[in-house]
Formats: sequence, C-alpha cells, structure tokens
Amino acid sequence: MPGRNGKGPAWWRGKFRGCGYRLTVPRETIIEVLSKAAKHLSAEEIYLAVHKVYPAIGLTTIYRTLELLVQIGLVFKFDFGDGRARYELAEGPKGIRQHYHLVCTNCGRVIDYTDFIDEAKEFLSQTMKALTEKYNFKIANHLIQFYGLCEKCQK
Amino acid sequence: MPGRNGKGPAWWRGKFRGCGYRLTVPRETIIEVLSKAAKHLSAEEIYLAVHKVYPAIGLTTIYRTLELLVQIGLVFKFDFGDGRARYELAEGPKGIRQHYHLVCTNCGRVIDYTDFIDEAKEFLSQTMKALTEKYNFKIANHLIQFYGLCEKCQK
DNA sequence: TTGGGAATGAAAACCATTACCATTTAGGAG
DNA sequence: CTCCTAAATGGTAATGGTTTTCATTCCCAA
Ligand SMILES: [Mn+2]
Ligand SMILES: [Mn+2]
Ligand SMILES: [Zn+2]
Ligand SMILES: [Zn+2]
Repeated sequence: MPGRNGKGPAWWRGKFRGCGYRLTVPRETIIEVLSKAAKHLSAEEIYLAVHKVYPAIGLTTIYRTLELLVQIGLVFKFDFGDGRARYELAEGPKGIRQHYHLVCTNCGRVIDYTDFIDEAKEFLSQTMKALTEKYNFKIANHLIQFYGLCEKCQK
Repeated sequence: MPGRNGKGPAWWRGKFRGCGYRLTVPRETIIEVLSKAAKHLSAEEIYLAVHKVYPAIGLTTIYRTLELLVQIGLVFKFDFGDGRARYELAEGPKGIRQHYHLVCTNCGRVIDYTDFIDEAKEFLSQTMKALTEKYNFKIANHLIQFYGLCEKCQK
C-alpha cells in the first residue's frame, strides 16, 4: 500500500489537495481499492474491500467519499440497471483509459471496450460543438452505452 | 380521450394485443397520460396524472405497466440521476421521434435534442456493426447522454 | 502543540421500487 | 349473452440502496 508512510505514486494527490480536501486514511484506502479493482464496483463491494484492510471504515464514508471523487472527476458513477450504482476510477497512474460499455440485459454482464474510440471522438467533438452552440449548454461529460445480449445469453 | 368508447387512433393497440396482453383501463390511461406528457415523467407523476381521471389506480399498477411497456419497447426508461426513473413514450401516432438528451447536472433540467441525428446514426451503425462482430454481442438498444450546465446554471 | 473546522462512523431515517395476496376483470369458450 | 379462468389490479407491508443525523475523532494550518 503506497502512500501513508512513503510518498508512493500519489498520482492523484495533487488534484485532491488542490481542491482543498484533506488526505485521510479512508479516502486513501478507497482510492487504493478502486485502482486495483477488476471492474465496476458497487458501494458495498468497495466497503467490503476497504474493510479488510481498514476495519473501522463505515459505509457512510464510502458513499460520501465516492460522491466527492465523482465531483472531482476522479471517479465515474454508472447505472447498469441492477439497482445499485457502480463506480470506476476515471484515470490511473498511466493516465486516462477512455472506454465505453456493453451491458447485457439478460445476465448483467458489462463489457468494457476501447475499440472505435476514434470514431466516437470524431462523432462526439462534432456533436458537442454543435450542441454547445445551439443550446448554449456547457457539456462536461457524456455517456454512451449499448444494451443487448452477450454471447452466452443469445442461445 | 380516444379509445374506450370510439375506436380512436389506437395506434399502439396492435403491438399491444399482438404480444398477448389484455387491454385494460389502467393500461390505456397510462399510455394516454404518457402520450400527452410534456416530458420525462416519473412513476409518481404518472400515478398522479392517471389518478385524476381514474382514481382507483394503484401505484403498483403504474410500476407494473411501465415495466411491461418498456419490455414491449413502447416506452423508454431513463435515469437522469435524480434518484427516480423517468419514462417517455418511444413512439407516438406520428411515428418514432428519435432524440437524445442533455442533462444539466446542476438544476436537473433535461433538454431533448433531435439535431445531428444523422451523425449519430452514422457513428452508431459503424460502431454497432464492429462491436457485434468483435464481441459477438447482440445490440438491441443504446444510450447517449450529455451532462453539463444549462444556460441558466453557467453564471 | 493546539484549536477548530473537516471528516468519520453508528444508527436511524428516507424513499423509490417490489413482493404479497385477496379481489376484480378481460375476453374467449360455449 | 353468460360463464369461467387466468390475467390484472390495488392496498399494504417489506425491501434495500442511499442519506441524514449527530456525537466523536482527526487533519493540518498557525
Ligand atoms: Mn468500465
Ligand atoms: Mn426525451
Ligand atoms: Zn449475458
Ligand atoms: Zn441547469
């Protein structure tokens, strides 16, 4: 666990402190968990993971911290339709990993895909520019998701 | 109110009956309300609107019917981040009105836009084709939303 | 080291949605 | 038209993810 004692990577600390927020063990641990997560954790899953290394953690802090991280832009919050929010680090030590999601409406599986990002960027920049002008709407973020049946669920 | 007594437009009945579902007053009224809705109603808003003309309605029926309508594809269900689902008729008597949404993250306002649909279609058909091939994922639906600040909230 | 506002955590509250179940109803068979 | 039965309904209770409350703890600038 980098950080606490040494200085560790701390790639996110700059942004964090820059916003005037305090560095705390819970926050650090939550980000730690998110950065190691395979995928799309729910608040409770994050709670359980953090709890293993920091048993004093409270579920409330998980929610509060996630909200904060989403605010800052360090974390994305998704709704894949299973009744609970899912969270994912927006960027890692290696920078932003731009991707979108395929959601299976039958089994709930979520596939990340990074293909065709160029096409998306092209489409998005065009559209966003036009929308901004026409509606005077300041776009900060966007969401693209495809729903359907995964390989297994088609049979 | 078309339907019940006369035959009215009943543009949706075909699809409805075709699926083996019964025609009932609650269902009819709910669709009626949706078709007249200015925009993006929540379950409770639909309940209140239906209640005015059909006081015997139960909230449970609202939810069940909406689920059904979403299933059939007559209604779209959205999550604009305000903690409750929002519903919108997928097609009206005049056919499908393809559009996307701009969501203000400050005041919650949702703007429908129908512009640049051609660009979206172009991008989508390309992307969907490629994704289908690569991941063998059968895409049935998609979601595109832009988040940011509306005109009023930028100041 | 210290003061004070920020952050935390346990428990209770919130609230949109769902489950249950007794009652009603649509609509096809006769 | 009348019956019959599975489908549909609606009131109520339950669920469960998320928020609120508030007393306690902690970060960190001075
Ligand atoms: Mn992802
Ligand atoms: Mn709309
Ligand atoms: Zn699947
Ligand atoms: Zn706004």
